[in-house]
Amino acid sequence: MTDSKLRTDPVAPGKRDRLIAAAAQMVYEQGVEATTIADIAQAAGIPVGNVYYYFKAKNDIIAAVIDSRAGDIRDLLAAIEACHDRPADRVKALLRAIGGDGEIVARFGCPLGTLCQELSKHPGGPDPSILLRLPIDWAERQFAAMGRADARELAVQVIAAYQGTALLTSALRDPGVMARESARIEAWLDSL
Amino acid sequence: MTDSKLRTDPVAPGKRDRLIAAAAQMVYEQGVEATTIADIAQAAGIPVGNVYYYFKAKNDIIAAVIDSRAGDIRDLLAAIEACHDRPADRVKALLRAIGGDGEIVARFGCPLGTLCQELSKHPGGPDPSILLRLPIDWAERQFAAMGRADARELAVQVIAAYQGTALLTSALRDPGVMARESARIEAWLDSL
DNA sequence: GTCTATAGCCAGATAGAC
DNA sequence: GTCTATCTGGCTATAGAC
Repeated sequence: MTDSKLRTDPVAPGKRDRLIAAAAQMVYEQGVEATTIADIAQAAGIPVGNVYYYFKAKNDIIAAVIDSRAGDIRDLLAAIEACHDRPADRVKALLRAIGGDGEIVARFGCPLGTLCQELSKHPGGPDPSILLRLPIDWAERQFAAMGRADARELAVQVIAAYQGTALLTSALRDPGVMARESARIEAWLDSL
Repeated sequence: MTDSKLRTDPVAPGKRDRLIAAAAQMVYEQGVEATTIADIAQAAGIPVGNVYYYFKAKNDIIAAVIDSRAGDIRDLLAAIEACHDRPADRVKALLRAIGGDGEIVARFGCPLGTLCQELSKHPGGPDPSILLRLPIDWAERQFAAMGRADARELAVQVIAAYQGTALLTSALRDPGVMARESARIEAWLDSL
């Protein structure tokens, strides 16, 4: 998507971004299918018809949401690398950042995992897999930096453990699941 | 739901069951929201309007699908207990039964996990959490039979690992993820 | 019980005034 | 660029003939 700093047209500052932010939140809370253009427009404080000035179709909004979340992930990973030196600490920081609030996860699941899962049932639509590839690839690099030959498998394992935990947490509506599993995964990371 | 063996009205043999089976398959492949009554009726070979003779509303069909899948799970767990004596073998058999075909999981995810996740974003609708509670509770009993004091946590851990793996497998469209993680989880079960 | 026809609603998307 | 009004289509659900 167009970087807002490099966008050529100077007008409508922030309106497009407000639409994307509103869409991201509604999609997270309700899912893609259940979220209507009217929902998004209302949440962004913009008339319904005007949405189509910024996006040709609903799928284009979803694609913009994916790009926006991918940018957030990249920023997060960069910030973690700047704050932590030890690879194990970095992976722990990632898990805390995305699974930190168990109450929220219990209500809506993981923002990345739930989006990927819903969209994966609709081939032909926008591809959200980057949202999981980014953290997996990054975790792989951290494990490689620890000298692990099985870095890829460890990366898949830790992200899968988190995604599965988030799914159980929301399905069972029990933040305690996330709390207990997070503690276990962190202990496991320290033991590597 | 009414047990078909005990149902009082003798007519329409199998039609209701065919609707439920068709709905279960369509919901698995497309998700709940994207599946229409017309889809289900067509797949079952029944006229659209007639669906409402068997189910008052769409949510009632979804509830019947959940009940049907819960019955399947109970049957599966009972069959596993009859075939295997060692608790570790039983848990391994469960994982193989629900995650056996990586190609299918890569396309549609886990039938239980994806349904739970989608419905968990819509409180007020039918509650699918039984579909995850059944295998978790059963796995807990297996680990308890192995003498593990942390049986509950192990049960959550193993189901979460499977669910997370299924999610990554479908999001990345890579059956290899399921194959490799299954092997790792089975080895871990053997090491307990 | 079974099926056809259709009502009623609401979504995504468009036209065009300002 | 912004917004109002509206079109079109598809979905859930119902009415009522057979």
